[in-house]
Amino acid sequence: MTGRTYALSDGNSFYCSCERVFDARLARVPVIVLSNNDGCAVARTSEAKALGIKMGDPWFKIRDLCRSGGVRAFSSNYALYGDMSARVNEVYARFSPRIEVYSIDESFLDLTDVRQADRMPLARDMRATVQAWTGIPTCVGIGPTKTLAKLANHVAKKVPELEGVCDLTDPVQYAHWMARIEPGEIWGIGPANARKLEALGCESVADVRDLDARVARKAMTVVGERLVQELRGVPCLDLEEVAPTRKGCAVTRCFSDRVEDLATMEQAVATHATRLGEKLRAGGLGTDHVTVFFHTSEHDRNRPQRSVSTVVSFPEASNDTIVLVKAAVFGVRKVWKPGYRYSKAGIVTTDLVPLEASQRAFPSMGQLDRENATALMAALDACNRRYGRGTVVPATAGVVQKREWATKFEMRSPRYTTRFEELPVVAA
DNA sequence: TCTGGGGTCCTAGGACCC
DNA sequence: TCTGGGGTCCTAGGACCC
Repeated sequence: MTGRTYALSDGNSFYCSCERVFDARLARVPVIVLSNNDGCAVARTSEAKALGIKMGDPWFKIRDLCRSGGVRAFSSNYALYGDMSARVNEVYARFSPRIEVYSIDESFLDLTDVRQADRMPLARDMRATVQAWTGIPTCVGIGPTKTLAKLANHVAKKVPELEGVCDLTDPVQYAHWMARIEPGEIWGIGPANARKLEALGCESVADVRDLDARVARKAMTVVGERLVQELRGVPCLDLEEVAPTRKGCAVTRCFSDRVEDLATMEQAVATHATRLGEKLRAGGLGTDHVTVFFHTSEHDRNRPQRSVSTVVSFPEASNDTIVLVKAAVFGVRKVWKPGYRYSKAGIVTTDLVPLEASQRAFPSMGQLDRENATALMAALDACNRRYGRGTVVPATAGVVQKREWATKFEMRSPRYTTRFEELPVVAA
């Protein structure tokens, strides 16, 4: 196996940085971005972290602290972050022909063909270019495996003197940092495995690397064995330039207010089914069964609890919103029981198949009108792309009722880059 | 008392990721 | 009053088969 080199580049406090790009007043003040329903903090700038705000802190618990600390809090603006992510990746593409977009703010780059001496300059140039062209600050980690590139990225973020870049293909850097990072920071080591490694006497990443492969396997299955190899510089994980076809798809949401009546529950799940249809069609995928679920909240102490789910099957695979909405309503009615304060509902699919190649049902066995449905859905998607999501929906998804249950985004910034009516205005 | 040997498939649950 | 959403992979164990 010839040596490989990977880089992992990620945006610093990515969602917060996106907000800062469009509002210069946010430059040096603490900023956080909240999850759906303004539930909890999911992104924090270094200033916000310094105030003691933790990942996942519920908004109602930190609201006072944010007021007194001058923290600017934003609802999630996924349209903005997704668009900014695409722009950042376009810049990355100028620095490597092989890229894996790993998440909304992280990408792996193949730097195998870049000479050792040129890697750090390339990484610095890339950082500067992304900053200049998109306004997003990044950090870059380089290593002979993806796991080591991730680790290098972690070092680049934590050690200010490195100025956002770290190269673990450099033997001196490798020896230095492997002995100084705790096992819990390794990509793939969560709280449970961190405890197991501690029990095995591992105090640093170097200790994990030097674990006997069989011991690692016994403690953490094949995942652990692979991880030890990756830490030694033996690649077990390849770059995934083409995202593998997804296997499942879900649309689930907490309600902003508790739901206690059937009509509202039907409307909510039908709305989720509508969104599910869009996601499936975007990937050319279909399914012949969906799971509908809803449940109460554990936070509602002293209230009766209930959690139900039911599977609804079709004669053949589909991604037709009409079919999905009917299934959603059917499922809700089937397991509905009044007298509870429901907090969350959703529709989930597994076993997705490429619709084009999927098995048809016999005409006499309830075959769906796929041809007409495809044309109708294409028109629906085109309308909603052009005029905004939810412009055209099936009547069953309910447009008449007030959507009091709908997710709240009360502090959302404008969708600066994806909606004409929300373009930033510059006074000169 | 004793109570095969293998195989596959499916599901639930745990663990991890961002 | 108020606690996110959406994925993947792996294993154990049960059902079932010959």
